[in-house]
Amino acid sequence: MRLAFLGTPDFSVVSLDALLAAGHEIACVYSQPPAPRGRGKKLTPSPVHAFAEAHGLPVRTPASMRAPEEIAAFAALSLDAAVVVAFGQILPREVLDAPRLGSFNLHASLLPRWRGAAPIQRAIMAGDKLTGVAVMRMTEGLDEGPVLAETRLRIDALDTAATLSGRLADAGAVLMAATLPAIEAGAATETPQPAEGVTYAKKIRPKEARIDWRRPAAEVDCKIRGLSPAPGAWFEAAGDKGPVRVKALLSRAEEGDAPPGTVLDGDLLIACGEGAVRILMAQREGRGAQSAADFVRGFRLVGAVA
RNA sequence: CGCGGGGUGGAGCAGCCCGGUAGCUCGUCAGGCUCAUAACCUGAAGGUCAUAGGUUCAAAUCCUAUCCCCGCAC
Repeated sequence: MRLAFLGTPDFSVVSLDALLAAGHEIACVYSQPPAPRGRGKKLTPSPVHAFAEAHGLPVRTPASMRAPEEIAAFAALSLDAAVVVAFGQILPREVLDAPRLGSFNLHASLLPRWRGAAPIQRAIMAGDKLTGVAVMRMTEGLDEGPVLAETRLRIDALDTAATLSGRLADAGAVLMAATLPAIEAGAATETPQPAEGVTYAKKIRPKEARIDWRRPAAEVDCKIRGLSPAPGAWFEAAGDKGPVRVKALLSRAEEGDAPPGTVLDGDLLIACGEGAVRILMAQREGRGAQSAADFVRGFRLVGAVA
């Protein structure tokens, strides 16, 4: 099929790669414009942008798909369909309807649960045991379109946003690649999303990444894993030269009964409002991520943390 | 030139301010103890202290440049 691919982060790259492998013609790749990112505020192209260039695909990075000239350029591609995977922009109706068969989105949740920006993180943070990916026909509302196909995946007790995202990206790419032929053949069934069970996955803000040890262990554990590795749930510990910011990247809820923040043993077991959380992977400022064993070898956690 | 932290035997760190022949925890190897052990004891191997210059009688430590890693901000 002749397609346009719209996506931005690493999650999207997997799908684009699968579409290429499936032999589709990618008329144009759209991604968010390069922005000053990271240390040194260097202008950095998005993962999809970089991948597309590396594969010699035409790339467009408009600041807004609402611009009349962009809509016109998009329409001029005479596409069979548009595939949207975590693009990061709301698309106007003129764009959605431009391709012959319409526009289709890969979303990382079991709709209508977790519509919106951060479905993977929110699902873990909420303690969900089941999630998935869905291909839906795009409509003007936020992730409200009818679902054509879905793959369910279990969320493991030790899953983080990174590990789960990886599996969802793989499953999603397979699902999208498998669904497109059905769409082209007119054999795909579009099921409207149920009105019940709608939740929204609000974008993750760095401000919410600090750990509140007064919360129950299960909740703290889910937050740690849902925010790992970025932005990373963190807390403060006393260091030689003042408080040190420590990120918890992987954890497990355990038993424990002590004032919140109390360090219960030499292996990163911290008391919560209810129960305790054992940190299995941690990272302090200026250092890389390390296992609890390595972390403890070079940094002593005693007394209590905040 | 956004702010800041770090690169030291296989791993994780200390030492750097106040230059003077490298230390800790762990791992590895050998031996011992033990019914036994990821426990304990003894011993050993293993490091051009990121790289390149400079200062000095002497540099992991001071100065300059470069490379790489990371936190914040964005």
